Amino acid sequence: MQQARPSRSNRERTEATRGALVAAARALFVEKGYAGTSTPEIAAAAGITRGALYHHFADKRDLFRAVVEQEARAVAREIEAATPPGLPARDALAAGSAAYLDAMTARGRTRLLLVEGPAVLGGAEMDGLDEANAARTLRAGLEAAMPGTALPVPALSVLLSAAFDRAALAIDAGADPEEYRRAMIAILERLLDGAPPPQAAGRSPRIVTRSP
Amino acid sequence: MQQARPSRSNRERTEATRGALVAAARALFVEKGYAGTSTPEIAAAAGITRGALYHHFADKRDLFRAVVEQEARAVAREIEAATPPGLPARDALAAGSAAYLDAMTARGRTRLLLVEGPAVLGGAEMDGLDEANAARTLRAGLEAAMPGTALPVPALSVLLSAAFDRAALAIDAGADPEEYRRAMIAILERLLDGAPPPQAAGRSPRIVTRSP
DNA sequence: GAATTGACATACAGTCTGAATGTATCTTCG
DNA sequence: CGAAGATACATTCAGACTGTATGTCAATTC
Repeated sequence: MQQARPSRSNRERTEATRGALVAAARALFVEKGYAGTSTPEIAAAAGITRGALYHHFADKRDLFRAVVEQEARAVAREIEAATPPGLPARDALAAGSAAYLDAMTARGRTRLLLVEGPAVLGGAEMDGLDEANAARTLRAGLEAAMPGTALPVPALSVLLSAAFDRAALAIDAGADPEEYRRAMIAILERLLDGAPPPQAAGRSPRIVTRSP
Repeated sequence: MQQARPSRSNRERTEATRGALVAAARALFVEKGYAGTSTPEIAAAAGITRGALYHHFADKRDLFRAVVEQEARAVAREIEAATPPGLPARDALAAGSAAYLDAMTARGRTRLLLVEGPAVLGGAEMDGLDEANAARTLRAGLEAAMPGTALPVPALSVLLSAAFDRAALAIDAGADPEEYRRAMIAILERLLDGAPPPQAAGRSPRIVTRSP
């Protein structure tokens, strides 16, 4: 136990206050969403006043961003821990995929990163955040696993990432994790394996879009 | 032109007022988001008072739901128009895919249906709305195109749907539509074509997740 | 045509956000 | 070491917004 007023340094005070704010805000944002959470509520839960909140963060949105950033970093750390450098491309993709879905089972993470985040911070800001963390890993893995493909790997990476996100959401909502893992693996695996198929006669026509 | 007060029936009044409200709200929600749009603003844009708004809708969220429902119905209509019954499964999937991406290029549609919708109404409500419209079509197409597969088709359908959504968002954000169409087609096509690959020796190991 | 319902408009109470201002504690530097 | 300034807060305030309550007038019903 500490004394009632241990005469902390400014550095310590800031760290403690910011930490308490981010933790309290995280819990409330998860429970009631961004709009449903008020700053008086957050301050009370953190044991401080709104003044302190607005001293450390420009506004409510800025505090939310801090929560989301912390969450994104945690996910990136778990993925990196599961994919040590030097792993073969396929193995890295497999391990990274599993690690991502595991990481997203942390309470409230899907809501923060996949639902409220894009709506509050906007797609662009979330993309930047994601790019610096999880998305980069996936694209690098795909590029390594699909050398010389004619397909647009960056676009593929974005689309697969969205599918991963949706799998995480479904699992979080109570769906059978194994089912979604299998489905996700099937999509990824068949994409990697699928050489441009031969033009065999009598086969169903390829899928073609009409031009825009 | 109509007279200044054409003595409309109640039915007509309601229809006109609700229509004006939904239209004005749609434009503002698209431009400034749900939270950034106030009900005084919406009422002013619709040329009525807030009293009328709260007479026709339970609250701001209820009005938003009406906007989103209208939007989802429009997308479903476009897809249905592009996939007449009797079309072979693959062709129906191809046409439906193209129609979906085309439909989602309507101004603001991605923001309403894919960003604000899930955050404001919640995933469950949006899923219900989607299920009654676009999602149903995709799953039916997949089931018809993958008869007898061991894969969980409903889960696959959900994941592919998420990838489609992300493609629509990317295109809306200015990405090259052709690139994302090609990527999306590649994922779908290879999934449909990919028979369970043979256990050929010397091949890279299949992707396997660790159990949860 | 009297009564009732429906479609609004207006007024109001409570809450929230962000800014402005005040105060105490820590840090720096002569 | 002590003054001066910076930092970390707390308190107060103004403006805005949401949803509700109440009032009014036209349309429908009987």
